[in-house]
Amino acid sequence: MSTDTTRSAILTAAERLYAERGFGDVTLRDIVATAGVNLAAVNYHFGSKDELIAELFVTRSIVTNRQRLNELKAAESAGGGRAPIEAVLRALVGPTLRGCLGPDSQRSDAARFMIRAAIETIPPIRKIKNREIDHLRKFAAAMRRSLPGKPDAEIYWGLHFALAMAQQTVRDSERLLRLSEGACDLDDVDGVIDRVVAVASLALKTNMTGEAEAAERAEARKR
Amino acid sequence: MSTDTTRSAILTAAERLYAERGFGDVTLRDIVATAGVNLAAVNYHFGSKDELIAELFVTRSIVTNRQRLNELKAAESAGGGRAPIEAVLRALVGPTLRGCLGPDSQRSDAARFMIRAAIETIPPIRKIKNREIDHLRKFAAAMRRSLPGKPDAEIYWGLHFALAMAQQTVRDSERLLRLSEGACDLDDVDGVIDRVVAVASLALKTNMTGEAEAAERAEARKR
DNA sequence: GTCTATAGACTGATAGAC
DNA sequence: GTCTATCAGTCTATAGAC
Repeated sequence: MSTDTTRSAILTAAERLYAERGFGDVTLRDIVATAGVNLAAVNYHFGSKDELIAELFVTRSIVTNRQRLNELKAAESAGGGRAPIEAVLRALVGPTLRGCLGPDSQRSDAARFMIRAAIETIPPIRKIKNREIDHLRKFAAAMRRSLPGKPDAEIYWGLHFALAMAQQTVRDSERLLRLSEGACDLDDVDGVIDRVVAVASLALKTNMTGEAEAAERAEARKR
Repeated sequence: MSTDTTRSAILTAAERLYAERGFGDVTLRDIVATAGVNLAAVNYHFGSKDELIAELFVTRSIVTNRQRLNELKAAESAGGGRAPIEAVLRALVGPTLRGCLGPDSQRSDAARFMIRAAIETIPPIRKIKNREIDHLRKFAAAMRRSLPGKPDAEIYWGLHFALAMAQQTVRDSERLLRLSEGACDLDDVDGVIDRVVAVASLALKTNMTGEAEAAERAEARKR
């Protein structure tokens, strides 16, 4: 068995098992048994269990990030270098939600792996997430082009809230389904994307930093 | 050493170590060494490692949930049984954000433990979170009283997004701080609560289910 | 209730033969 | 690159002295 097939077999088996059973319940011995390779091969090819998980996560993240940037570029090109804020936010949250939500995501090991990664955040994955700030900065810049004059803090809060709604919907989809008893349809991925984009862009378009608004909020706080 | 002090010593030591180093890096032997008690005492008092973690999490959750309900009750009493939607949302997200954000939370083991629990979601904690749906139902009911005629799905999405923004701000505060390079002030807890409440109530007050709005969103999707 | 001592199984990681 | 064998660590769980 050549180098590449052993390596690939480990990656494929690991992704499937992590997707099915989560990170805590899968041992290296489970993975090598499924892959039909030797235990020491994991350390030889990846160095450690954490690095194996990191490789899986990085591979999948790159795909999502590229989709995001492609959508952003397409939207900005169509608008002559400036896209409406809705389009920028859609490029940001669309790929993640399409990848992790909807009926199809049940069948893809890659999608279920990324859902697990969103739920059971373990150290090797967290370290990688902390490195994606440069990627997000490109979206902050595009948002600034969409909303010239908007204070930076507002841009960052809007970006943060958009990601928060998207990621928490992936993380806690089960809770929302049970709470709403089916009233919220998570299989309608485009509908979910519309909602997240609508709320985030509504927040960004509304002036929430002016004195009048701050006073109103302070008033509401007292009530 | 009496029963209670041993039990308490284990809880105190466990909370501090989990807060400092996370769940994956702390063994029962670390805990009993810090607590100055015997290894077998953990099994005697808690049954298992997971039940020890569950006890810690439940204890802290009860405090937060009670604060939430107290604030909700106070707001609804002041309004004669119906509170403005802002007040309901504030009661929902305020206790969590006040507990986990701000300069003080750095010094409290309890706060740092809950932040860890929000970040490193492990099975025993996830099981408990799944049981808090009944608690959230009380807020859905209060929101329905605040916004009579609002479709249930809109209520649930609003509740979900409010929690998403609050919880993700706790989870990913470091990312937001680094991304914004200090432009977003997470030490201003009241300001953060204001923002979350403002965005969520804005989304709930705006009609996003009407035909005109759906058409507009469909249009925006094409652009 | 607390402790010592220990069982038995499992984990990730690695040295060294091939 | 692959394998065997093994290390040092972890876990739950328990028997039995005090």
